[in-house]
Formats: sequence, C-alpha cells, structure tokens
Amino acid sequence: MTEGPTITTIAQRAGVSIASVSRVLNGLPTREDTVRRVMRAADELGYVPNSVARSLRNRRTDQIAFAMADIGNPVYVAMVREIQPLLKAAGYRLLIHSTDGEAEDELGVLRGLRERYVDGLIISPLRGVTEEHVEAIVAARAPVVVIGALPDDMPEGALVDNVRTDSRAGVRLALDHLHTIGRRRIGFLNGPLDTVPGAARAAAYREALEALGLPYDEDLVEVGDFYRDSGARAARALLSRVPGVDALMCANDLIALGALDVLREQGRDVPGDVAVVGMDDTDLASVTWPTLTSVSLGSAERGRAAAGLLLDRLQNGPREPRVSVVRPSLTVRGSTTLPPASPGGAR
Amino acid sequence: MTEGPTITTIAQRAGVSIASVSRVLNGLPTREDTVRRVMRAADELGYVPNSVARSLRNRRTDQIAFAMADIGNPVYVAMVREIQPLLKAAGYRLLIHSTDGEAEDELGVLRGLRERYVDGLIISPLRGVTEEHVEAIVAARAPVVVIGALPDDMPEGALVDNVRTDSRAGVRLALDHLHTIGRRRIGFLNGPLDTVPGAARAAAYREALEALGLPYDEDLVEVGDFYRDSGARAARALLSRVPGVDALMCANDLIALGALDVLREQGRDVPGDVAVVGMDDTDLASVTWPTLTSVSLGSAERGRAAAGLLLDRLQNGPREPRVSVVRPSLTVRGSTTLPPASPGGAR
DNA sequence: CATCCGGCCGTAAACGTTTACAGATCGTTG
DNA sequence: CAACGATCTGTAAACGTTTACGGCCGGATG
Repeated sequence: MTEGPTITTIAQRAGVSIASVSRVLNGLPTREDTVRRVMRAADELGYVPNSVARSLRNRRTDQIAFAMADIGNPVYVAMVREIQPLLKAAGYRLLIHSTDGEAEDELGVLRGLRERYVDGLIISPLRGVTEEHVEAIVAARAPVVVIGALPDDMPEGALVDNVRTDSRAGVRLALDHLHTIGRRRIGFLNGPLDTVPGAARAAAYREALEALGLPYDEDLVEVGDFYRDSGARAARALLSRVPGVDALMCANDLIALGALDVLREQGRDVPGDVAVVGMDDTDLASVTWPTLTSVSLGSAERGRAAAGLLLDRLQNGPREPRVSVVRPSLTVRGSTTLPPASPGGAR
Repeated sequence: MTEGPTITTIAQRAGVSIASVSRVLNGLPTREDTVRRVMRAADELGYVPNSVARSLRNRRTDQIAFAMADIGNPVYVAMVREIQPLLKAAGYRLLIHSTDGEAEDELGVLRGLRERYVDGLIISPLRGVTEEHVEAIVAARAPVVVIGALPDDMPEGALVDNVRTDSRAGVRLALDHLHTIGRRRIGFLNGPLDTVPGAARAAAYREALEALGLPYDEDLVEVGDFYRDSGARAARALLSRVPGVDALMCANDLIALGALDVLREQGRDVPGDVAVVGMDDTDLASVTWPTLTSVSLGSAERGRAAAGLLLDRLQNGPREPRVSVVRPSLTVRGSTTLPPASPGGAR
C-alpha cells in the first residue's frame, strides 16, 4: 500500500483484465457480474485514477491557464472570480500566472503552451500583442483567448478569440457626464502611454473633448503610472499648474484615489470645487469618501466572455475567430454629484 | 507537422536512439558530436518536451494548488501574491481553487490530491479542520500546508505543516490601543461563531476586556457576517441599543466599512465620538475616510510561510510536522487618532 | 597480440491509462 | 447438431518520457 492502487491492482483482485477494469470505470457496456466485481475491488482498494496517465493517453489535461499582469489588481481579481466557476463547472482546473506585465513572462507562458500542460489559455497582455506574441500563439496549437487589443492581421488558422472593451466609449461617457454637470475645465490624469490602455485613453480624451466642443489644452494632461502615489503626484502637479480646473478624469481608480488624497489635503471640496471620475469601477470606488464615480469597463463580463469563448472552442472544435466587445458603463457616485450620495452597497 | 515533434522524431533526424536524445536534452554526459547533432535536430524541429509524459515518468507534476474560500477576499489575494512568485522561482506552477468555504468543496480538493495532479497543496479551510479533512490529508500522501487552526491530535505520519496567526493577540492589541486612547465602552462586531476566526475573536474579546479590567457586557456584542452590509446592520443595531458606545472593534475590515458607513450616516464623528478598528489590514484600510486603524494578521507573511514550508518538504523530503505562527501587529490610522492623519501611502 | 577497462550508445522496460482488434463464450436459428 | 451472430473479454499497442542494463568500440597495458 506504499504506492496507490492502479487498474492493474484492481484487475488482479477482481480476476479480470485491465481492459475490463477500464471499461467498467468508464461506464462502457460490460456484463453485470464483471461490473460488480470490479466496483467492489475498486472500492475496497480505495482506487483513484491517476490524472497524469489519463492526460497522456487522452491528450488533454483538463487544465486552463489565466495569465495577467498582477493578481493584486482588482480588475484581474474580478476576472478570475468569473472565470473560475465557469471552468470548474465545465470540469477544468485553473492555473494562474502573474506576469508582472513583462513581455518576456507573457511570451514564456505562451511558449509554454507547447509543453501541453494546459488545454487552453486566457491572457491579458499589458503592453499589447507583439509580433512575437502572434508567433507564439500560432505555434501553440492550443486555443487562446486574448483580453485586450489584437492586431487585425492575425494569420489564418490561429486558434485565437478576442475579448475587448471600448475604452474610447468609456472615456466619452465620463466626459459627457462631467460636461452635463457643468464642468468645462476637465483635467486628465493618465497612465503610461506605452501601455495599450494608456494610449487608447489618451486618444479618447482628445476625441471626447472635441465632440463636446471643448478645447484641448495640454496643460490639463498629466502622464504617470497606474498607481495611487503616482496619481497623487500627477494631481498635485496639475492643480498647481491649472488651479482653476473643475474636474479630474482619471485613467483608473487607483489614480483617482491619489487625486482624492491631494484634493482633501488641499481642502478642495469634491465634487463642489473639483469633480473626480475614475475608471475600472473596482471595489475601491464604493469605499472612498466621497464615493467615486467610475467608468466600468466590465471586468467581470470580460472574464465571463473569455471563459465562454475558450470553452466553446474546446468543446465544439475549430471555428472562425470571434471577437466579443464589452460595452462600458458609468456608475455615478458621490465624487460627481451634489450633495454626495450615501455610500454604495455591500461589496 | 500536424502533431508536434517528439524525442522519436529528433532521434530519427539525428540518426541516434531516443535514449541519446533524452540524455542530451537532460545534460547527461554524452559525446560532443552526438550533442551537436541532437541539439541541431531539436532546434530545427522546434522541439518542446511534453510535460505530461515527463510527469508520468517522473511521478511529479511541478504543480501546487492553493485552496481558499474566495479569491475575491483581499486576505487571500495577499496570500496568492506572495505564494505565486515563490513557487514560480522554485519551478512550480500554481493552481487556484475557490471553495466558497463549503466543506464539501474543500474535501473535494483534498481527495483530489490522490489523482496526483499536483505535488502539494496549501489550503485554508474556513470552518476548521474536521475529522474528514484529517482523513483526506492522511490518505493524500502528498504534502499539505494548512493555513489556520489544526487539531493537535493529528495522526503520525500525516504530511502536514501548519501556519497560523494569533488572532487572540491581535484582538488584544486592538483593545489595548483603544483603552490607551481612553475608550471604555468598546463594542464588538463579530462574524459567524461557527467559523474558526469568528469563534476565536469572540473568546479573545472577552479575555482582552478582562485583562483591561473592563466588564463584559453582551449588549455590546453583535454577531453577523464578514461583509460590509452585515457590518452596517450590526453597527446600526448596536448603536441604537447602546448609544453611549465610544469604540467599535470589528472582526474584519469589511465589517468596519459598514460601521463607518453607519457612523457617517448618523453624523457621529470618527474617531471623536466613536473610534473604529478593523482586522486584516487589507488594502481597503488606507482608502476609507477616515483611514482605518486595523490589526494586521500578516496575510502576506502567512502566504510566504506556507509556501516556504511546502517547498521545504518537497525539496528535502519527509520530516516532523512544523507549525509557523505569525504575530499580529497593529497599524494605527485615522479612525482612532485625533486629528485624523492624512491618508496612507500607495497600495 | 590478447586482455582489460572506460566511455558511449542502443534496446527495452516502465510510468498508468484507453482502445483497436481478435478471440472466446453464449444463445439462437436453420 | 452445426453454423452463425451478438456480446463480452483479453492481449497488446499506444501516449512521450526516463533510465537500467548490456553491448560495442576505442585505447592502453601486459
């Protein structure tokens, strides 16, 4: 009993061949009597099939990986929360890769697909899909779902689907809202321009201003990182350069937190003096004071869509690549409404 | 090329046996000439070893699972964040199981160990380790680290280590602090008593009061769930029953959020009228206003310790079970100090 | 020149399954 | 009673590795 029982052990004890054991355990038609004997032996031995051997033979692992920049980021947590139960229900286990947003790590995961330790992959590359990403996806020969932008010139036959959000539309929602409540000098605190979201949001900000008939003024724009302290620095810089700013559009909720810190520190009323809007609509938005108006980019929906596309491919075989676009929405809270509403509901 | 190359393909192309190929790829001593031929063939074919076949042969998967109640809970996120890089550095992949705190799911994961799809498991059972858990751990014959309480009568030879925190000491830290700043009517908002943390914190609250020479008054205690809205309900109930309460000890940060909501709604000053302390010291604590004083139970440290113990066992083989205890600490923020400090640093 | 030794290498078995194929067993039918 | 067909079962191969073992070849030694 030092090594667990195998079908061979069962076969001996039940006095049948290993083929019969396998058939019984897999529910293939077998004589009543044989079934009983095998089941009995299996029970007595406490047999559990070895999943590795099964995987080798069946050429499938029943495992799926999810690769993202940082599991500490609430956006990815929201995705995992949706992905996990869907996969579980379909009989798949979930592996997690935190890549720190390093392209090298992302490529490592993609190339790793060739080791066949998973049946499929959901990946959210932080800085976009490069030539090398594409190569690795094609070489993988395992289905991949990319969350984020995907080049439109993907090679034929790449087993890849795509889930994206429309962050342009998201920024527009926010600026429309700020315009509606009477704000005209709307600052913009962005993240790095060499990230996909950063670049998209920068362009969207310009477009949205134009659509509203407001002038684009580069004094109103600060570029930093997607973190709270960076948001605080950016807010401080912008406020001292343009004291008359009456709204701050922030490229994510963490930046918005930093902005709120600075506004409070400087005694400016939110939203009375300055309205603030975040993006991603994370759990944090309902915790701050005032609570934070934020553009939801549908993290949960994106997670769900990605899992759905991957499972579909795994279950129904090859088909044309699909793209699923998640529409953003605006959740209005205290940081843009007077008087501040009472805080949001439960997490 | 429809199916990837295997060592057999390489062997043919290089004109050697599969044994030689394997030896070269594993860096075993081989004649210079053979090495070159094999390497060349492997390169040209773009060979990648099949990890499943390797696992079957080597009887190890290089995978480790982490099972916890809910990946949405910041405490577990903090653990995963520490565990993942440690495992990765040691060459292991990480699987995630969200059990919803259902004992059935936890047992499913433990029993699943017998399928040998992972080399080890870190598990944090929400409602404690039952008789059945113990059985499954023993039967698993794979190393397990339990984060949380573990019965002291574990059977010999169970491959299990233990990481725990001293939540009694944590509660004491908090109450000492509240006492020091002059609070004498300290309410307690707890989670369910049939969870391990809930029960421990209830007992600790009584003890700590006693140590401080304060009377235990059951009117000052509310029991709910570990969520924000439940915390709000509990706070409302307690405040109306005992209007003169001057501090609220909350069994976790989410409950504290709910309490802050209610205090603000009722126009009571924090910490002037009522001081508030949370537990877990999650990221949320530095986001609220005022920022939340909170007892850190060292989630990150516990994650790190768990990964360390598991890796040690995997790398150095059997040894006596170990217990690692993480000391709690108190992070004082605005919800207990006058005047409220400026908000905390970056997340 | 025969012997021995050391270094490489190939054959084959093993890890634990699933499944194609052929053989065995049974009942049914002409 | 022989022949047949339908069921069931066992043998063996396959999935892609790693590795024990023995054979072969070379050079060095007596």
